[in-house]
Amino acid sequence: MGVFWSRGYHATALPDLLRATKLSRGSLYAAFGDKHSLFLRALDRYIDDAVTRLNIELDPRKDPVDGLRAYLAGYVNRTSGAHGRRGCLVIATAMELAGRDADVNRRIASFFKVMEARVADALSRAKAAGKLADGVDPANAARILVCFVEGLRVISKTASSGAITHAAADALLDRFIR
Amino acid sequence: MGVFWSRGYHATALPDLLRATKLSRGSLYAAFGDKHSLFLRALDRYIDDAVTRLNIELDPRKDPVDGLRAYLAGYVNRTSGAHGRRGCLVIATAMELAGRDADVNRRIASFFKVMEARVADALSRAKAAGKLADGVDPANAARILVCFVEGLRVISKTASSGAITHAAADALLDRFIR
DNA sequence: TCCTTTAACGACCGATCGGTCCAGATATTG
DNA sequence: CAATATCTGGACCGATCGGTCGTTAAAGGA
Repeated sequence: MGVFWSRGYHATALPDLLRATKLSRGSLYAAFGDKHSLFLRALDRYIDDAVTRLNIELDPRKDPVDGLRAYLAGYVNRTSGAHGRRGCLVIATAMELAGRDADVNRRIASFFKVMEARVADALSRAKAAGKLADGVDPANAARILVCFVEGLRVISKTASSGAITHAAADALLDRFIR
Repeated sequence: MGVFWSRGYHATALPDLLRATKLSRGSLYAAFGDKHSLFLRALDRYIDDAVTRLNIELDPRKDPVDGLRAYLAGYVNRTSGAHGRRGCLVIATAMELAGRDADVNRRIASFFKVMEARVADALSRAKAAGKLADGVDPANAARILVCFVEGLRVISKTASSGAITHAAADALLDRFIR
């Protein structure tokens, strides 16, 4: 997974994968089929990790505002410094392959849908608890937050300071909560 | 430019470029050097187009709030339907190459910086005119808006409805203006 | 211990990659 | 019209791509 994450699909050659898996060509093909299947498997694992984290941060049994804070803070940390420059496998794959690969498109569309749904759910619970500012619609706000964090990952591929980003994330959430 | 835009750098092979430029291999290399140089030229043109548009929409002589509205609306339109699925050359390049190509990194970092500066400037002018909501910091809000629009381009690579996106963009700006 | 079965390995395959270069067409000039 | 300069096209190059397959080593059973 790490190799695809760091280099992207097309830029990852078989030798890279062999080095990473410590397998020989034959063994790798026996175990995973072809490069595309192996990539799909890596993508699935990356997405699983992400939704697991999402489910923890935005757990319905926890306070939704705290959850959203943790969600944003997690993204800010993950996009700072070297981690940030590594980028995000989902976004890189979306831009590189989603337009021409139905398997990939399906996975990524579903991931974004899940994330938006989780965030919207947390916002709805916050609204029910009277913690949202007046006139905030959970569905709209969810899309805004998801776009914001994904945009974060993009612009932090090329440096940019982490401090102001953290402030921006705080400022954004503060616009929504009471 | 269009070929790189649609397919990305690695996925674009020489034959694709020959078809697009209606040049032969020899002529193309005589005119542009190598594939990398040609790509840089295409990227520069794409970025020039974008900052030109930015300078029009956020022209200091025009009303800053109207400008920001136009800026957001432009991105929403450009990310809807088929246009959206084509994606954004800057983002795709950032994810694919920025980490390993200094020339590319420089260009993209500078583009994001320019965009954020233009947006921040418009927000500052809006603030000076008393049109910003209380407690809104132009620098933070600018980063939020830039991340939002770039995130938009990412998630709209995999469909997603344009209507709710438009509503989200409106809702976001409404959180900042008075 | 010897035979059978399974799994790992890397040499090898055709295709295609980005890049070079020379032959021939075209335009220009005397 | 002829000679020269310019440019175009595509055959060709080594390298590397993703993928296959025969060989060899290892493991299990009688």
